Amino acid sequence: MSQNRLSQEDWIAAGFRALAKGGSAALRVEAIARDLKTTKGSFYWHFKDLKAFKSAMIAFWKEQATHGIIDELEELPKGRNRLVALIEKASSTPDHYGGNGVEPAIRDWARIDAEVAAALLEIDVKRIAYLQQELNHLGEIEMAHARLFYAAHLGLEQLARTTGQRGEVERLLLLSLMQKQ
Amino acid sequence: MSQNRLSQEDWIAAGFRALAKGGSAALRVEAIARDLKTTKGSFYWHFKDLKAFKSAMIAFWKEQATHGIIDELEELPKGRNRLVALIEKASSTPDHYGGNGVEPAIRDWARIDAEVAAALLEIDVKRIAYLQQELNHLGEIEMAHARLFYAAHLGLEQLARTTGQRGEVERLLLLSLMQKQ
DNA sequence: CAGTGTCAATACGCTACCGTATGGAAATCA
DNA sequence: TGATTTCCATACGGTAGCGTATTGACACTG
Repeated sequence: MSQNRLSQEDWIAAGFRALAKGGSAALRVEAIARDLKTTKGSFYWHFKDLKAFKSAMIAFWKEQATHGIIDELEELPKGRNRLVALIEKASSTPDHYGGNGVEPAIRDWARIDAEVAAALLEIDVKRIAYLQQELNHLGEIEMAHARLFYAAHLGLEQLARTTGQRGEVERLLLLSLMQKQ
Repeated sequence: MSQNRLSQEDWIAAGFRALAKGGSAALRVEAIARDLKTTKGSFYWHFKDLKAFKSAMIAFWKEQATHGIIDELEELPKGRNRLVALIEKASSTPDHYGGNGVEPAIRDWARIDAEVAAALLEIDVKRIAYLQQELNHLGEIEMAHARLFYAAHLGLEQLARTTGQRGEVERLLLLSLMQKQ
């Protein structure tokens, strides 16, 4: 990432850092170039234009957000622990790819950009399906449980940003509520 | 709103429409002026500069988001129905003030702008306190229940934007889970 | 060492925006 | 009606960004 010659992935990582910090409006060629201590001459060598760069970012994230998270969980035994582990994983992104601020920023971005919206939908559906399958194993069969669980996770992430509460208590509370029944 | 002479509120309403559609980056003087079919001459008559305009928007929203919603509910009898009504109200904003896209857009905006973040924190805390009081009346006393309920609401709003599901089933499911216990 | 391919710096024209300054229209008041 | 206040249009200088074109640095190859 900090050699003399840059790769596409160096630019993409810098893109996510910018996105996490300043939202989709911060995805500007020259601003990111300054962050990388280079010029846009490099950018336009690696990418056709800003649009292509954004598409590359989305593709990268889609890969990261599915294979990156779910695959790791498959190694754990099915059951409650796997759900707890999912909670951890789903809200952590490597810092040099923008850290935990990336996902919310992508959700914001999706409101504005149709391509991002499509990618996000794909990911959400995948994750909910996965959750549903896990909860099913716990004895729940309603699809609504999976969506509720996922929604609560998303909402707690948001609240964490304003109120500063991480929301662990609430996540476990929900899990227990869903099992009691 | 569409007379010949514009008021501060006309500009603010147009600001929210722009915010809902294009995020905080869409809060540009000349762009909004075009939407209002006028010029920035008018804008700089009503507001000192863009910063003052944004502050006015935030102040307006803070008023709207507390007195506007909670006060109306006070007219209903305490209990479950009031919570269900809250669910309805909390996610609806007049269209000509940007519609239901406004709140998510403000949450996005808060990630970037400290003044917005402070306002949002204030609102979130107020709402959660209100919820806690209502749930308490239903027999629940844990603060975590209120936060969980609110977080689920926020998350379902987000999911509604990607998957298109309104999330009514999930909201009622959560409510019933919290009562069963 | 000459030649080629890879990557980056610089300069350019273009567009969009901010905030100011100034003149003018339209309403209001004397 | 004449004067004043309220509100908007227009022109301007300054800044920042996009994408292109051109040149230059550096490595690798033969």
